[in-house]
Amino acid sequence: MPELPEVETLRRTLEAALRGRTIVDARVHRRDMVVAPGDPAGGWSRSGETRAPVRLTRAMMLSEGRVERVDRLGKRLAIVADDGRVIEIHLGMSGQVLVAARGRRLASGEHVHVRWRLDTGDRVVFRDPRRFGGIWTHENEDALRERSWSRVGPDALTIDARVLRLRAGDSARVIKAVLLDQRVLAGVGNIYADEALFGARISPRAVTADLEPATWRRLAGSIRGVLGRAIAARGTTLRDYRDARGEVGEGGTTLRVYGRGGLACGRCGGELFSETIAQRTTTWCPVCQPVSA
DNA sequence: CTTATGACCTGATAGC
DNA sequence: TGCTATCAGGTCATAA
Repeated sequence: MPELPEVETLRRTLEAALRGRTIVDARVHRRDMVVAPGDPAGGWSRSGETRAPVRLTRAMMLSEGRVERVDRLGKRLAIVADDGRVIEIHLGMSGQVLVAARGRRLASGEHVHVRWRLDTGDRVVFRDPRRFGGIWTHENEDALRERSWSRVGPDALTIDARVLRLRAGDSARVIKAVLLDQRVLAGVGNIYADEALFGARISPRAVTADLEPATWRRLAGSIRGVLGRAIAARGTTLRDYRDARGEVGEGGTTLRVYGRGGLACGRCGGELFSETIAQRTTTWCPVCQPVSA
């Protein structure tokens, strides 16, 4: 579910709960939601592989580790221990990381795949009904970079026009597809791609190679603005998204096109269009967002 | 190499 | 009430 603003909100609330705490125990209820170093395939590809996964140790799950900080790149989180061990988390579409204070019940115990216990008695769980998310264990931060973070583009929250244009290159794809490509830019998903294109007055159908320098500047600025405002609203909760405390985000009230197909454009009053582009439902204003601009 | 497509999952909702 | 069809915020392997 989560795009960059939701993951950043989770990062902040999770770091507040974990920093300086020692993990005393970890339990993995679904082994196939965790990828350890040396596992076959080593990613989302959990099907079609016959080799058995390696044995998960307590150390891999950060047992006895003291949490130094929680990092983020795009939609990926990393819980970093002070001895360098890392647990990387991707929420997929429906993932959540929830912290339950000692003695308090979790809002929902269903679909919990991993649980940790802290020295304070607080508990942390990773739950993900749809199981599109996952957890990757890394022996150190170099391994995190090498195996994962070097494979995605720069973080969308601070993207500048020159870098964006360089990485998107002269692609023949439509701009909507390029914004969703995490190797180009890390953190933008379907909601904020549409919102950023509306803000920059660019059609989602515009061919990437055709964009002018001034258009790239508007786009980069719009991406940063849309994501920054969404973080200020503590993320957008359409249905499932919660931060580490179980709180929803209020960003849904600020959406100008996402989910508003058939309604009036807030800028020109015309009707917002909705159609599948790049395999995702896409909403835009054909008047305010011309193909060539 | 680049680009497009189907597949992976569960749950909520709309329509009959 | 209960059934079926459709859709959902992401990413990957595979095919063209």
